[in-house]
Amino acid sequence: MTILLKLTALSVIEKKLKIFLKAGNLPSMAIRDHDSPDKAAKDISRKYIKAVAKDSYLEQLYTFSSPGKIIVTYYILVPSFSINPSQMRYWFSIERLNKNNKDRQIIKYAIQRLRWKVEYTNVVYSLLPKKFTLSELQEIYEVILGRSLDKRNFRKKILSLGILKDTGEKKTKGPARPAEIYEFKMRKPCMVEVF
Amino acid sequence: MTILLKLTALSVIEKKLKIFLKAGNLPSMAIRDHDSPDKAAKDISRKYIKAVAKDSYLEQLYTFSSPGKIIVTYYILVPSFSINPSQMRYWFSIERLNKNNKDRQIIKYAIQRLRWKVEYTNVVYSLLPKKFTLSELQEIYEVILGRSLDKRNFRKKILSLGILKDTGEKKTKGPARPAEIYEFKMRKPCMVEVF
DNA sequence: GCAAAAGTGTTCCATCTACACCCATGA
DNA sequence: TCATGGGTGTAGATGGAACACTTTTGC
Repeated sequence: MTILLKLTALSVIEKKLKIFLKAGNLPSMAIRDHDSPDKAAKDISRKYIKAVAKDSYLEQLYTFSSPGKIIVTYYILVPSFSINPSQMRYWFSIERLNKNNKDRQIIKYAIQRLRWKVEYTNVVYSLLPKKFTLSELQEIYEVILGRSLDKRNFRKKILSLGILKDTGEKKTKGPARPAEIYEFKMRKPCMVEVF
Repeated sequence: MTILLKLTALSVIEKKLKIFLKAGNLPSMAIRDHDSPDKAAKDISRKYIKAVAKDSYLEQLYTFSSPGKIIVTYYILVPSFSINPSQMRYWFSIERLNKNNKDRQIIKYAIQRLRWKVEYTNVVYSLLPKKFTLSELQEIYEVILGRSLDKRNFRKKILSLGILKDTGEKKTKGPARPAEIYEFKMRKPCMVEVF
């Protein structure tokens, strides 16, 4: 029986949720006798994605099977700033996903899991640089959840959770009022009810 | 690489959450080349638990690994009425679980998953007979969640979800007012926000 | 001074919580 | 008639949703 590992890498790039595909396929590799799925998942991230920030969030998804084969799937969240420009062509918006892509089921499952996760944990930290503005954070949520959020309610909610720290710095981009810069108090997964 | 399947069978018996263990271990079997984990999980349920009601709820939990071995885990929810009395001695209250049980991690994970599941799906149907009273249903929730619930709030909530059907029948047990008998409209898993 | 994004409060509504008594029956 | 479990309603608190204007900057 062969054991295959498939990895769904997810990122939010230019206001789109994107996945990493090569020739339409998720990166995959056989798990060898002396390896664990966790280790294989890390290896494959390093080898294919080439953008594994220290605190990328990696999680097992589900174990599928097809005749004579077991497919253990993982997903990883990659912050867009860490993606090497030369790799950018492998990232595809999920809206353009081919209807009969073989890995479609896995990808859909990964996206669903991500939606769950951002609603009750702080894992979005792994899609952002260390420092960011509230608008940038809100954008990530909007892209993942696929709907727009009210700015005031969002800020009230996210600040009341006490998971962010105001750095005191400001980011000024273009002709507009500079934004406060925040960072996560913890860049480790923990449970928080966001929505 | 050997692929092992382990099954955590859960049931609510006499107001306790119990698991099925033989000699302190979860039932397990090797998955053979031509089998899928799903099929192996069903086989093992049939073989060991001997109480697989038609609509037992079976779900994959997680895939663990130890050197040279992959362990795919499932859990199944078994209604206590369907358990053969001769098998009852294999069911152990989770409170009595040995601190250094090898399968402890898997079991804890299964229980955690069950708690999540009952809060946002209707899967409790698989722990009850087809027909039941609201008090019986409430008891199941209390045991799983590990806290007592207010009777009035519980009834209001559960009835407002519209997932139950009043059969019009009554169950009279002992010297007390007979209780209305309900059944689930659907005995298929579906999402409902219970708590 | 104007275009652009940041920041800020209040009202309304729905839902959760806490809580105590009467009802129907069997013995 | 009494013991047992079944059934019911309300008031207060809490949290989410809707909603518009002022502020700070670059040009």
